[in-house]
Amino acid sequence: MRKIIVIAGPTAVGKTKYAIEAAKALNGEIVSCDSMQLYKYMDIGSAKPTKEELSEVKHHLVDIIDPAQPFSVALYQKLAKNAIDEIFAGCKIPIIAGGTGLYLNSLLYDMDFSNVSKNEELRKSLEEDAAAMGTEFLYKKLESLDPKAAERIHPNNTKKIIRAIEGAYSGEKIKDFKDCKEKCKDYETILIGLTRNRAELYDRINERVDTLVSEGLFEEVKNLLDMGLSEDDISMKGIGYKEVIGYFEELYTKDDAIELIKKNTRHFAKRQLTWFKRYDDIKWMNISDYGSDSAAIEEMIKWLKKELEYTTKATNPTM
RNA sequence: GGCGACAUAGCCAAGUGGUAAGGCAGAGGUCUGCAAAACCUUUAUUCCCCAGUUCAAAUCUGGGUGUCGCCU
Repeated sequence: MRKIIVIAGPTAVGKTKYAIEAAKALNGEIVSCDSMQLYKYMDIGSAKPTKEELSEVKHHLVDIIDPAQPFSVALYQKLAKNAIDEIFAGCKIPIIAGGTGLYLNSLLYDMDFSNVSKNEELRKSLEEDAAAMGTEFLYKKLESLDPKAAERIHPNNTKKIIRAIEGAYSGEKIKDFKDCKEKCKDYETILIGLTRNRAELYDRINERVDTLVSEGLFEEVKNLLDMGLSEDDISMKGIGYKEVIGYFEELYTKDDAIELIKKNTRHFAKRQLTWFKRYDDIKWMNISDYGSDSAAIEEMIKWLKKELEYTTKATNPTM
C-alpha cells in the first residue's frame, strides 16, 4: 500500500525544518496541514516557510487561497487528497506537515463531509436568536431536533450548537467523530509527533513572536487591512492578526498586543498537543532529549526509513 | 528617629467575627464544514510571624517583621 508520512506537532516546535529535511532525505514533497499558511499575503504572521525553504522542496497547499475567501475542512480534505495523489503520481512520498488537528483528521480518517454544507442564512438567523434569547434557547432547540448531538455538545458552545442545528434541519445529522473512527484506506500512514519540553517550547514561542514583529508583522496586517480585509474575515482571526488589529483599534498598546500574541500562541500550542495526544499510533519525538536539531533530525530520518521499509515488506507478500 | 497606610495562591485581588469570591498565569480535556476557532474541568486544610480575646479570627487586641508614603 502507498504510504504517507505525517509530521505533526505544536506551533514553533520546528516542523518546517524537520519536514524539509525529511523530504530531502526521502525524496518527498510536502503537503502543508496548516489553516493559516494556505492564505496568500499572510506570510509573516502565519510563519510560512521562507522563499528559500519553499524552493528547496516542493510544497503543496501553501499560499493558494485569497484571504477574503471562506475556507473549510471539507475543502482542505479535497485539495490535500488531490495533492497526495499528484505526489504519488510523481513517484514521490507525500509528507504531511502541520498543526491543524481537524484538517489532519480529515486525512487520517474516513471523514465524510459531503452531506451538510453550510447554510449562511440559517446560521445568521440562529446567531441572532442566540444573541436575543440566549444560547440556552438554541440548546433547547437542538435537544428537540437532535438529542444525541445535544448530549455531546456543551450548552455554552454556541458555534457547535448552530452547526448541529444546521445539520438537523438539512436532514443529515452531524456525525459524532467517535462513531466513525475508521482509518482512511487510501494510504498507510507513518505518524510522527514532534514536541519539546514545555518550558523550551514556550521560550521558542516567545522568541518567535518577537522575530515576527521585527520582520514586519504589524506592517503586514496594515497592508491586509488596506487591501480591504477586516477583523470579520476568517483569515484575520488567526493569532498574530487579530491582536494587531486590536492594537490598531487602540484597544491596548503595542507591547500589550505582542504579549497577547505570545499568550494566545502558547495556549494554542497546548491545545495542539492535547489534540495529537489522542492519536494512539503516533510516534512521539521529544526534541529536547536530543542534543541538537541535527541529531534529532538524523534520528527521525533513520526511524522513517525503517518504517518505510517495514511497511513495504509487511504489505507486499511477493517480497 | 516620628507618624500613617498596607501585608490573602506565581500575579492582580474580594472578603472587616460564622468556616477563604473572582480574574490572569499554570495544568488537564472536548472536537465531523470559521479549528490559529469554539467550549469545558481544575488550582490556598489557610490569609507575613508570635501571643491574646472568643463557642468561632483572614477579619478584633498587643507585640514583632516587611513594604510603601509622609514628616523631621
